[in-house]
Amino acid sequence: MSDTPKDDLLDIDKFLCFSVYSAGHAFNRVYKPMLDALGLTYPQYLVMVALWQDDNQSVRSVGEKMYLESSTLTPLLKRLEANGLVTRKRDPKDERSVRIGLTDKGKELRKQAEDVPLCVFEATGLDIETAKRLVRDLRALRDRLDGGLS
Amino acid sequence: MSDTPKDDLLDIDKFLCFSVYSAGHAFNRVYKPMLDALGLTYPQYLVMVALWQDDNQSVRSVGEKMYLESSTLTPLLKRLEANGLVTRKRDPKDERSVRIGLTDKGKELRKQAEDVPLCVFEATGLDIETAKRLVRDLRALRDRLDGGLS
DNA sequence: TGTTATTTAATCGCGCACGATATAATTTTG
DNA sequence: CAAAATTATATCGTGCGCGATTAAATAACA
Repeated sequence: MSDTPKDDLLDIDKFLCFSVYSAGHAFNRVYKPMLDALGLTYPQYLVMVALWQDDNQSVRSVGEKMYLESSTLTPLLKRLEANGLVTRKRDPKDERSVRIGLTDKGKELRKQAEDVPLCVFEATGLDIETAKRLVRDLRALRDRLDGGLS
Repeated sequence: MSDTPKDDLLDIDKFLCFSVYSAGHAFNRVYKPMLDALGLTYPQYLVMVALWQDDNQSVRSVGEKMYLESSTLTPLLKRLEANGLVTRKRDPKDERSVRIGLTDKGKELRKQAEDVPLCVFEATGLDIETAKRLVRDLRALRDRLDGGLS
């Protein structure tokens, strides 16, 4: 009944990368209706979560937390700014940095978004322990893939 | 030392969705240099794997396996066609369908790509059992998130 | 000091990824 | 058989996501 390793190398649905890839898309689909109501995309929501956690971060800091490049973040943050959720200001102490601050509207949104995580967690159908184990395993996996040298 | 559930709702790095999201990007980064040598992108590689597994599928069938829409696949498949890896032909039995066939070059590429999965697996640093468990958990998660009604 | 190197964002081009819509072929219904 | 509904693919617009490049500010150093 069980497959040989040889088979696993042929079956796309047994690729670890593919299960991560398709689970990521599935999360996107679950979040979408909830985030549409907040006027956010999925990556924008994740950036807002990072900002709710730590306001007034530099673009660099957001990028390190999200594992995203400035070429991704700059336009995304400009859209958040255009929607009145954040401000972008050069840091007077280091004019190279741009600090991202939450506006009142951006802070307000946090309250409106507070039940999103629980809704999504329920959609996963996982118990807390399994979810925590998955998070731990995936973080370890990511760090390994990213070189894990740091 | 351990966090309360309250904290987990604030810490971006404890979001299951984020660990999936960032692990997906990390896979992309690991695959990129190997796939560059083959002239493929990461999604293109996954589609090729699906085609190596089953040649001459319809776009619809590829889409179901990959969880992708035609709006994503049509341009991707046209790029594979432009690179001489696949052919796109209307199915004579049902002119609505387009069948994707591997060219000789597309079949050749399979040999050149055959050591990619093992390289990536080694980069994950996982043992086989953990990897299999992760794949199982993530597939179950994806199916749950996608509604799991089917 | 001034010159070089590094750091930080921004810009550009390309390729996903999806929703909304369009079009054409097939199936279903009346 | 013809009209209506369904199915399969394609097109368009928006928003990531990244590599390569650029520009400006700061740091390092001869």
